[in-house]
Amino acid sequence: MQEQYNPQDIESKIQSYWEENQVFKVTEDESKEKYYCLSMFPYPSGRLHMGHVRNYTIGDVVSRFQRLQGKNVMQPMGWDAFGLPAENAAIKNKTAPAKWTYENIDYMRNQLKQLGFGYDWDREIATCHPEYYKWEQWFFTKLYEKGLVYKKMSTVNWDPVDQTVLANEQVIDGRGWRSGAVVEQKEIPQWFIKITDYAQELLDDLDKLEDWPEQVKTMQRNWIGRSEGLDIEFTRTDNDEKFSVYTTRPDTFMGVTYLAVAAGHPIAQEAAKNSDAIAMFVEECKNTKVAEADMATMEKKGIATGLYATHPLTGEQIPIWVANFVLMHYGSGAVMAVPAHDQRDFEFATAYGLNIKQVIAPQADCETALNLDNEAFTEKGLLVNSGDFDGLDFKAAFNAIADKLEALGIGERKVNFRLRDWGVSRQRYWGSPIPMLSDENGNEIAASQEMLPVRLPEDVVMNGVTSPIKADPKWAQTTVEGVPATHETDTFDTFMESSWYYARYCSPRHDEAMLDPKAANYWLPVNQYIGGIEHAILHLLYSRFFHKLLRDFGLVESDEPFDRLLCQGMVLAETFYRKDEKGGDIWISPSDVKTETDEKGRVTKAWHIEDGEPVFSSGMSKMSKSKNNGIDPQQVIAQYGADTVRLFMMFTAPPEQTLEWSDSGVEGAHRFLKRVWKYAVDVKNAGFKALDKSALSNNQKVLRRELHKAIAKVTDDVSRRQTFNTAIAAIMELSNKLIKAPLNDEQDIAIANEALEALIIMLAPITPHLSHQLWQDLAKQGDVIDAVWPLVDESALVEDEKLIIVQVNGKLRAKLTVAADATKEQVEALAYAEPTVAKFTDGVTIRKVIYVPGKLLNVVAN
RNA sequence: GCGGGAGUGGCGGAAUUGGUAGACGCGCUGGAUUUAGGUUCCAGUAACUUAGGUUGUGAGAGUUCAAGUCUCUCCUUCCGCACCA
Repeated sequence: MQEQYNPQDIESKIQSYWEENQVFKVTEDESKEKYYCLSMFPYPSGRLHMGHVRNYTIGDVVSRFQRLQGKNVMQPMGWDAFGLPAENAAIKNKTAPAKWTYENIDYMRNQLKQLGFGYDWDREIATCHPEYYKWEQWFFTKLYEKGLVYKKMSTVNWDPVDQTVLANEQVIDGRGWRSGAVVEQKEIPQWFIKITDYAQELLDDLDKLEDWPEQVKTMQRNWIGRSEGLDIEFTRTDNDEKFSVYTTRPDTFMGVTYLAVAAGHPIAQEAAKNSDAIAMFVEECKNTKVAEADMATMEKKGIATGLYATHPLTGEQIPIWVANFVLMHYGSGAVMAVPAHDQRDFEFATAYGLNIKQVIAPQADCETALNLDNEAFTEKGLLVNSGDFDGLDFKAAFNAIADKLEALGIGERKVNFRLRDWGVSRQRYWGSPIPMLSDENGNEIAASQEMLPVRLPEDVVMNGVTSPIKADPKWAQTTVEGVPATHETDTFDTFMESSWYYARYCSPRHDEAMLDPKAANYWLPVNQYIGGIEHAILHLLYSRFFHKLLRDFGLVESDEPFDRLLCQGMVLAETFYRKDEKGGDIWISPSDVKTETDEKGRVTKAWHIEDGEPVFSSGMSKMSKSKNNGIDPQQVIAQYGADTVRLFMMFTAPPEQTLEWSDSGVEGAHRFLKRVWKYAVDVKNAGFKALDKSALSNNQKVLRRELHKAIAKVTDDVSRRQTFNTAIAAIMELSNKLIKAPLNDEQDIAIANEALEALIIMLAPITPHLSHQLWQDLAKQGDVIDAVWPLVDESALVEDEKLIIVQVNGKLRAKLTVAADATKEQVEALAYAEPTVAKFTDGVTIRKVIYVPGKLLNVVAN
């Protein structure tokens, strides 16, 4: 056994051992409880970053822990290989996206192995492989046959110079990132999947997901955005044409003072033809951003169409306006405006001098007219100025007005969802081709199974403007049953691939179907899914949707894909900067900065290592290229070993919170492992002695109680609470005590042996290399990876004495050690005998005494 | 704008069911070992203090014998918002 802990000597050797013995290969085994642990697969960007390391360390710790519980654990890994960065890199490096992607995969796979993650590499998948996307294409054609896929016009960012569609990311300050041209909004035909058909079920089933963070479920609920309201039909005064508006506040119906339509609404389009001013406004709206955050904060603008509609109940003439805050894709693209009771309508009405009519009064005061000078009254209340409906509350008014309008045939109760159908078309190259064609007459044809996969050519040249499959006219040309046809040249949104990869891992090489049902139903649902919070809505919602689709096609049996979800926090690091001559920031890597601190540890000075010139701190922020504060995992592994990195990551913060990188924190983690190693050497040198529970001294009993309390805490922290940081703290606390304990007599040594074994196993999920090596050096049976998790010896936990906290008026005055079976009276008597207590209780009246058995005594006196 | 988190020593964080605030780690201070640096080990480390205590978990109020924890108001800050993945 090595005297010193030296990770460089052991880690790669142990990794080879795992690989040679196929330690992580799993198959379906009905005799064992299965456990499927999945970490979100990475985009192969080139190198692992600390965010990956954190994500995958958590997954590996969970997997190894579950295996120590005796379960059949599957932990797969793969690559979310399609996407825009590959195209950008290809242009920059004059290579093909495929080549760049495959090289990155090879490099990053090797990095993952160096971190000791226990993946079943036989299950590896890359979404850019035709064997993978073939099944996604197949599934899409099945959805098409079932009527769940359709084509419609939809808006994209259009670069008029490069003649190309841009991702939001490629639009910088309203201009194309490459050409600098002002970006326009353009309507082009695109494919959609009807996720809205599943909106209600996606909403309802959130309640089944007990082990998902509440935060994620709330975000999904809001995203789906179910609302109950009323579709109301208005009739234009000029030509008797009808159009409808949707409202969730029919109770305010009598307060409508104008109607507002989106720029894309037929009425706006029509009005634009007759007026240059309206046409200009509609054009302007076309070029404003459609992101929700921008919509909400931009100035409310509009223009009157000069058209009117009749209010169905009052008969009033209501003006129709075009407004930039009305969304074409929500509801019917038109709203009824009630400026007295909606803040947005209010701001608009104030800006354009439109009427504001109060129809709701607060319950507490229905007499006094509201002050509506500065803001709308948006709360629900009682109706006023509403004729027959006066005095009704929200619910009664909703129903009365809905009934009335339904009876008139101009209203319909309607449930609306904010959720929109999923647009899956992307006008980019590096993605799965959409398996659709059209014949010479423009008729849609879904690719037949024989035509699949519709392959994406991999050996291409990127010019940065047009997708190679769009640039090459020959690529799209084909025949279907002897008739000429053209392939769709758009590719799928990459969320398509990531929406079902978790299921494909169950049978990754199956070539007869999308999934092998036997394997899929053995492994699914995923027991534990781990990934970043940034996926809280889209990826996780699309995956849930796909799972329900797979279920309805009979491919899986469960309703939901992921039983338990953990969203890990970001990894932050210190940032430093300097100003250049123009006043711009130059970000300086924290590894190039030295700091000096005062006697409290506060940073007083920071300077650049090379030139000694001062730099300024900008606090902690997410590791990123732009802030130049990324720490390369590779370098830290080389210096300290993978186990230290893993331990640091798991110890420094709870998994859901942000984690602040700290070099000295890493050293602390390393120091701890060195101490554990030394302790193992000492115990081994002391030899082995059998434990005799009846022969333990008081101190030995206490130490053994600490051991079993720690086992109980670590088990609970890792499995139920998933607070790995406190589990490690408990392990550290225990080892501090063990290291200080004597190794004099037989029972000292026996307890040390028992404790060391437990310590090694409890550390095994976190620091698998160290645990593997120590297990071997101590000549234990088998490999530590298949050891049995230590059991709590309940008899060791029994305490003869309890510590009682004594308070007077809620303030701590004494701590008493009493017999475990002491009565309230005995504890009280002992407490009054304490001088520190007596000082506050003598000579005053004791009003009340609260006793929490075995814990606390609070004397209330004055 | 809307929605959701989070605010505790010099720092990361702990306190699981309302019951000892600050576990564990970093940093810092002092000491030992060492030719020195580093390493390792030991002790100390919330603030104030008349050394009895007092105060203290973003601010303010409330409930309670008891509040970091529950309720209300406010402040700060981070994240998400449909073509980045």
